[in-house]
Amino acid sequence: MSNVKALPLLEPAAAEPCCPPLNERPLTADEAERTAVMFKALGDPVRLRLFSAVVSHEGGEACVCDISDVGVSQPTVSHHLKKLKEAGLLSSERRGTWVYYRVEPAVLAAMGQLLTKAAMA
Amino acid sequence: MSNVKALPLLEPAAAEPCCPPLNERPLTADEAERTAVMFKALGDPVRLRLFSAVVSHEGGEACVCDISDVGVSQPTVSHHLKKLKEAGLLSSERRGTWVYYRVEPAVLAAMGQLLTKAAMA
DNA sequence: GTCAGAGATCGACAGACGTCGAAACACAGG
DNA sequence: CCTGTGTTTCGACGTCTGTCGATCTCTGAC
Repeated sequence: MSNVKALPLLEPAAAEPCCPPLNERPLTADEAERTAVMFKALGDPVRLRLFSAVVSHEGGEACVCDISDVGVSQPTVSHHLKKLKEAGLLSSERRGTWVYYRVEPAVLAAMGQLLTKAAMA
Repeated sequence: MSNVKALPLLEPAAAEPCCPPLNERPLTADEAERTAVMFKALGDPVRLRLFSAVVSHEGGEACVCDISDVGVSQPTVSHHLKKLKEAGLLSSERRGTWVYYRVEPAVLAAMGQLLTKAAMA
């Protein structure tokens, strides 16, 4: 019945803009710590390819089986997807046999504006 | 001049179009390799603070002496600034005794649009 | 129940990374 | 010249990270 564990993996409010634009003021240590996690998640070529594969896929979501052709082993793919999920960039959902990963547009937009606004200095 | 945008500064994006928006298609291994370098540069809290300090500083540039209060030793600051420079995010110039680091707005804008456009999927 | 396939987790390993102190380098001033 | 200050480079150290094969869990089909 209640086989659902209350795992605090992803807060729905995690989509909030973590930090002010980079040009507004120097980030505090705490802000930098949080923001760096997201950038670091995209700072690996394999993760970037996986992320791009999900984002560019139909409907902004993709089955693992559709995107695991990035030149590394299956456990490594799973490991990287987990990292992207922990960074709040992706969410996952099991539908039958397959697991689908979906992009979090709000987080993506927040990261983008962090940079875009700073470029308008 | 019937341009609706008041800031045509960022429009010539031909500066460093490393890669297509993340949602256009899955990145190739080579594209991902290049792009990951930039994201990885921002994937460290200390570098993020240094970068934010430069970007938010007067005129988008700052002397090392103005931004080296981030809780690590001075050689470490220099090391991180070098990394940001190698990633193409900052450029440096020596003026007399001091060395000034300046942001590269085009690269910053390119990274931002990489994410922002992908968020509009 | 049994089986097969899709993913996740585990354990281990090499290489990359952040950090520091010491030393070298560059420049201004005396 | 020499001295002091700002910045970079060097060497070394411990930690983090990406990678793999083996194994485990979950689901659907028989």
